Amino acid sequence: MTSETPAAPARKLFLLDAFALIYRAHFAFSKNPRVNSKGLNTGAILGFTNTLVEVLQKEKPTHIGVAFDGPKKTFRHEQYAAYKAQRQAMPEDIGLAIPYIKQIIQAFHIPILLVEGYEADDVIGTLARRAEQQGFGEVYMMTPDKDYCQLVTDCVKIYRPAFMGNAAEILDVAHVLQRFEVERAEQVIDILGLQGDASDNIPGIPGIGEKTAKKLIQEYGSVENLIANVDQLKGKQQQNVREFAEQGLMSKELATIHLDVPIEFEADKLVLDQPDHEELRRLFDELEFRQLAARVLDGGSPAGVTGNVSPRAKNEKRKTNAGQGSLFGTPADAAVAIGAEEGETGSLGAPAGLRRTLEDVAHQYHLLDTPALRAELLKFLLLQTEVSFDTETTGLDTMTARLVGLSFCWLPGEAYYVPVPQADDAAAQALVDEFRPFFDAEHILKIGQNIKYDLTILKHYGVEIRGPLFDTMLAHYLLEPDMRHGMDVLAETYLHYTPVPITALIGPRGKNQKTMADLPPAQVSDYACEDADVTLQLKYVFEPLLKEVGLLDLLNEVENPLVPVLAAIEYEGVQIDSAAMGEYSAELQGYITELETQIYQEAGEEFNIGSPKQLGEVLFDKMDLGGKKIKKTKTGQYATGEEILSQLAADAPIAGLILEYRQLSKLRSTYVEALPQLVCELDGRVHTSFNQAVTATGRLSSTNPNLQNIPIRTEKGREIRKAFVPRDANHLLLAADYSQVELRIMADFSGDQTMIEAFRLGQDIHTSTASKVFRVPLNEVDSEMRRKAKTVNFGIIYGISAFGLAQRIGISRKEATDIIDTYFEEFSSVKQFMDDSINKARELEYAETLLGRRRYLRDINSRNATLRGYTERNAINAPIQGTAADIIKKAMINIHEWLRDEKLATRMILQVHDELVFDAPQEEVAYITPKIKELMATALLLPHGVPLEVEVGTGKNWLQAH
DNA sequence: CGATTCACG
DNA sequence: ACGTACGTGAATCGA
Repeated sequence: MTSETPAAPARKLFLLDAFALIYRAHFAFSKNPRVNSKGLNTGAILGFTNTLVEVLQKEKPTHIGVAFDGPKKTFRHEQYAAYKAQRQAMPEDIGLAIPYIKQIIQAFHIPILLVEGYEADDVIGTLARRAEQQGFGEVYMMTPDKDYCQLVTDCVKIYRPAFMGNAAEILDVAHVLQRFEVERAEQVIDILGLQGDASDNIPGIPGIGEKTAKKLIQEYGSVENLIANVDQLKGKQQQNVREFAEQGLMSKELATIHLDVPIEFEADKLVLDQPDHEELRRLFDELEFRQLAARVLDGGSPAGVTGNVSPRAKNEKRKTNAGQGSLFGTPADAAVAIGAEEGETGSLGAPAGLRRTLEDVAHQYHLLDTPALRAELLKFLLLQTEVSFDTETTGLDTMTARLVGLSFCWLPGEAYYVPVPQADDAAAQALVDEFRPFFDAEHILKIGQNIKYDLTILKHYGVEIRGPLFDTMLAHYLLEPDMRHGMDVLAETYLHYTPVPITALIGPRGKNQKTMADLPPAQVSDYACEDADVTLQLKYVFEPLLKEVGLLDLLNEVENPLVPVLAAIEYEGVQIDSAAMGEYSAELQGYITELETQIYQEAGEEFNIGSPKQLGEVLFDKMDLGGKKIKKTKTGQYATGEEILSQLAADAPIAGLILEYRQLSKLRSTYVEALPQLVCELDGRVHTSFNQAVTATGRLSSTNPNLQNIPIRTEKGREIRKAFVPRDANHLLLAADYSQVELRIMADFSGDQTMIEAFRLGQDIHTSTASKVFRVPLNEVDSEMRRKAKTVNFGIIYGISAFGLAQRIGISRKEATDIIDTYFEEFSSVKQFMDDSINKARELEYAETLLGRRRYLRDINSRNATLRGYTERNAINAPIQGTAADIIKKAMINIHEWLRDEKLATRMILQVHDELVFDAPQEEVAYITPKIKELMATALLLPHGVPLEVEVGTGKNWLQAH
């Protein structure tokens, strides 16, 4: 009975401004466009639909309608030709999105409102006013557009949908009056009329901006009254208002939302209905909105948010929660604070320049500093299947850093920090031991950003993490290999969130640098929790992206499993014979001093030989060497590189001396002097860092020190390898090299039968190439021919040019051209392969390896010939170099696991692109040698079956092992 | 901090 | 007509 009286059910009407919401959603995704597998940009559709779903779920309206701008020009255009004139044409992506959006709205059984000749705001304004008159107590105009402020009344309010970290916002009369500093909402029109609106091309009055408009309207109440009292104004302002009075009035008129649109308000038609589930599912399938479908249609919570918690875990959590009302297990829907899962509130809207931070995002970060709380946390951790964690330490050097605390996160927006109770290593050890069940748990996926660091820290406390890993840094490396992968920029780009910079805690680099240990745990907690939280959310963003482009397997089967292998290699370190280095340093210094004297003598003066500038002046100005062959660098200095000096050396002895001086100085400063300084005090070994996310091709790189460029090509350089030794007299170094991997890969990819045959027969490939290129029988190939052929072979892999080849083997360009032509005649499939590689890259704008690793080549279609040429060479080289990297990475994983499973004492200690070095007990050498060979040769099988060969050597030092 | 040079694959 | 082989990292000089 009561339900039939109009006042009883609380009627709640939502009117959505479609275009305003669509535009906002579209531009929110413009930085990381979302594209489905058919190439449709779905950002606007997803954003809009998310907003719609959110309002349905959270606000539960009883009535709803979506307004679009009507067709044909509006009265505003007739009134003012420039209206919205400079606004750009609708982006094509939005045009394509609109039919889908309309279908989705229809599938929700929500009426679409549009009136010819009127814009959506007029329609919404008119309907809102009439709804109010018909007794609706709550009417919400859903829009991000501030023009609507003029319409706000006690019943009619603006609903600004949730916007990144900012929750949905309701603007009522009080808000509007405060924001525009006016007495009545209608005066918003006067403000807008005076200050104009650049985006709608409403001119306003020149010289009047936001501040002045507010002041003038406070004083005069309206544009009309201001004009009537223009005498009271002063100077330039008076002149402007006088001169542009008409423009001001017109602007006010343009800004006015018209409430007389010819449209009936029929409440019945706006009643919220059940959606057409089948139709929605069809649309979501086509658009590939998997998570949205799960959330809307399957009644599930967002998969990414709670999907990682097993049902049992959830029940457990709830029970415990109810029982003690504790910290753990906030209901998932309250935890969507900064989630960016498929257009979660977080990623919905983030116009450039608007960024969320810790301060304006809802989150629950907890500091757990009692044994009881830690025990409770551990209990919950063990119920999860995916947890992100982070270690806080006293520094970045893994060998010396000490643990300060651990943070964990398994629900977005909710994280826990456990500090080491006292600043001593025993306390840290005890804490790690307490959480050992978590690190040992095979069933938990451990997520981290640069997780190798955390693994290494934990190794120092005796923990070998088990179970699968997911590194967000590596995930992004696969998505965008040539970008940076730091957590802060990833959070900015993918979550529209700005993490607290570490410098805010420990200050800028330099002396007096604090560490995490110097700060109260409460302060570290937020930072640490944020890291774990952001990392978890990045994982949720990256995983579907990787899946879309087919890179998830590469991540899960190569990059992530390689992490513990690299951690082990780095942790193990390499034994360096510092004494031998010391002796050699002195020896080199002797040569260097001698060379210096001779050089000064030749030059007739003393100067800094290490300064290319001074050297150039001495050689080319004072000594007048070089003749016309003088080259300059791009900065206008004389070029004094190896190539130049070698040419000079024929008739100027000083050039040869300088080359030798340079070589020896390099050896001494970069290796002989530097390496012993990097020996770790704790174990007397050198620990390099292998970077897994720097190269564009998929190779590793090595820093601090770089152990991938230890000399070998010259006699004096090679000597340095004698100082790389096994751990003790009972061990040997074992070096295993792939022989000509890259050439084999190219032979296989091209399917060139001539070259494949040579490899199958186990021929020396350079001799074989020489025989073809110089058209002589194999046994007549001399060493000079072989040398040239070797250069050609390398050149091919790099994307050869006649000029480059001529330069390198010291022949004329004509001769080089002939050699290349003959090469392509003999190996015609190789030529085909090179052309195909370029064409494929032109099409895709990326090149890919055997395992699908991508290198984007966005300049491949450039009109700049130089740039294009460079990119074309990359199109040839990247798949080859990258596949070689894929292969050795797989081999490393397999060997590491085999050594571990066999409980062998042999340790992998280095990787140098096509070589692995092991420190092996002498008695294991015979057993491991064939197995290592086999595991390397079969790590990946090439499509055409070209075999991989591995050469193994052992010795008392790295030089002997070759 | 960029440019130059040179060590490696 | 133009510039010229792929991928790295470290030391050094000098603005």
